[in-house]
Amino acid sequence: MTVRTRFAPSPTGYMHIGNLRTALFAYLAARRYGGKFILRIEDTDQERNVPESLAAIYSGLALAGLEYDEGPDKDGGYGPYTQSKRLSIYQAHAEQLLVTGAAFRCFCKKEATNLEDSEPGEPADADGAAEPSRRDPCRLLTNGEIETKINAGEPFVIRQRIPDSGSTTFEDRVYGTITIDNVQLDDQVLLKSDGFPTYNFANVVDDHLMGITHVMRGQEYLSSTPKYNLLYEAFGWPIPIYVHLPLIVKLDGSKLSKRLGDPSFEDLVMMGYLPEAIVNYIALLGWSPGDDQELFSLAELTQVFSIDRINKASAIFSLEKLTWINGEHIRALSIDEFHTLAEKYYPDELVKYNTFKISELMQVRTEKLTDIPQMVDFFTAVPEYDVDMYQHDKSKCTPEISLEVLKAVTPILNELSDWDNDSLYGALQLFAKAHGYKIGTVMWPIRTALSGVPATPGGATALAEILGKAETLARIDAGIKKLEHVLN
RNA sequence: GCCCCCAUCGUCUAGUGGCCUAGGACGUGGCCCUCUCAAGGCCAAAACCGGGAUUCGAAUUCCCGUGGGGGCACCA
Repeated sequence: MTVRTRFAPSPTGYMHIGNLRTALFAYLAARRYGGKFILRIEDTDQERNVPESLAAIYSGLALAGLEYDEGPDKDGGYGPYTQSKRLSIYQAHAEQLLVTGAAFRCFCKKEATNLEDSEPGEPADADGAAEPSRRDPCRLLTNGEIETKINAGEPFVIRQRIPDSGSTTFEDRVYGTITIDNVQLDDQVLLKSDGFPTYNFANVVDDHLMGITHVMRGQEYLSSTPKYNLLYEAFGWPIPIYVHLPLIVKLDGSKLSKRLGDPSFEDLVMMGYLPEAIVNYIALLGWSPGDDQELFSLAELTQVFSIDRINKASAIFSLEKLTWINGEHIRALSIDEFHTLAEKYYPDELVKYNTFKISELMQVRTEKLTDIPQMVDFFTAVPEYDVDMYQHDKSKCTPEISLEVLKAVTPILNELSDWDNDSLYGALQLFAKAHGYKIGTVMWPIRTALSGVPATPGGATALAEILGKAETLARIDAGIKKLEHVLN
């Protein structure tokens, strides 16, 4: 059996983290077991469709590196891969269920309760919300009555006829055996009055027709899966392997929501996270390799991923750990790769310096690409700072000593012929020894004068090399003036 | 309300009856390294939700609680 998995997003918005994780796991399962990964667009809700989000799906998958084998723009013989283009297929299948009695026409108006139910406010009336559809009066309509209504042009939906008694059991690869009493299931709508199928119907028809072997989706579908099983049975189709995935939630247990400010995949990329780091991180949300490895490339994941190692409990999304993984991925980059990425975050004025050398200093210190601008800010201009910054106990440094050092060091630097890190360090080390200073006592004032900030990528000599002789001496001179002004 | 699912350090997790005085990672604290800051190295604090049962022996099995999440749409 060739494994076939699918990612079936609806184009209703951005690519949120939970969706991406589902896509990732479906992709990994297909790759790991030598199968096919299919993209299917579930655009059966005409009201909620957001045209731009289709582009977001494509770009999101591309950014994450999740290449699909079949999809709307990549025919694999099971198309079309967009549900709105498969309407006649759903209609024909619904007809078939009508004939066998597994479904029936319902002429009821849309429930008035819908209006209240969808309100985010107070749950005014909790009782009876799900009643109308379950004990649907239209189940009892005679053929004659149905015909009359059809002829009268009354709109109708097609509903699934759920058995009144008994229970439905299914097997999930993650959650095990699950049984639900049929009375808990409602006569769900299969085909809407606008002729479009509901997700509940389309996913079953398409998953079967597209040969999906492993149905991978969020855990929120667990309780409606029995209804899908009943559908498969009504058609006489084999039941696919179900793989329900645990949810990704926030620290307070609620689910991730764009409206509440939780970042989408694209947002995270804009926040300075590498797509491969995000992928690495979410792979670890609800799955673990079984050993201590935590850093993975997508290619490595396709080698070690296993459905058997998927967890049941929902996982909390933590930016802290993602940030660490991001830092690790950044450090794993070649210096050229990092430089290419970092350059985009350097302010324009930085080009007067050797930005490649700056990148060399930055790589090990960058956790998020967006941190870069403020970290290199001082190169273009020393910010206003207080002379207290020259006070540094660990370096045995005070403003007074700093003034002394800066003055003494100026001629040495001035006469230095080779302006590079090693020469600078050598000369200053010599100076420190000659005057009985700790090396830090010499370096701290210089670093401070050159940057005006308490922490810099690289030390005094590294900064001096990049700044160049003229600028270095100018900044030291400015430091001297500042100190003299305050101390005298 | 009814139904389903889940439950190990703050967080992600390892753990499938004895290897557990519960392992790793992030984060936190300390130390080392060190021309600042990082990175790196070392160390530390930190968890089996509660109660029963099964067993010679339970984090691991079962039951009951409790807590959390999900579902109950002509949304997916």
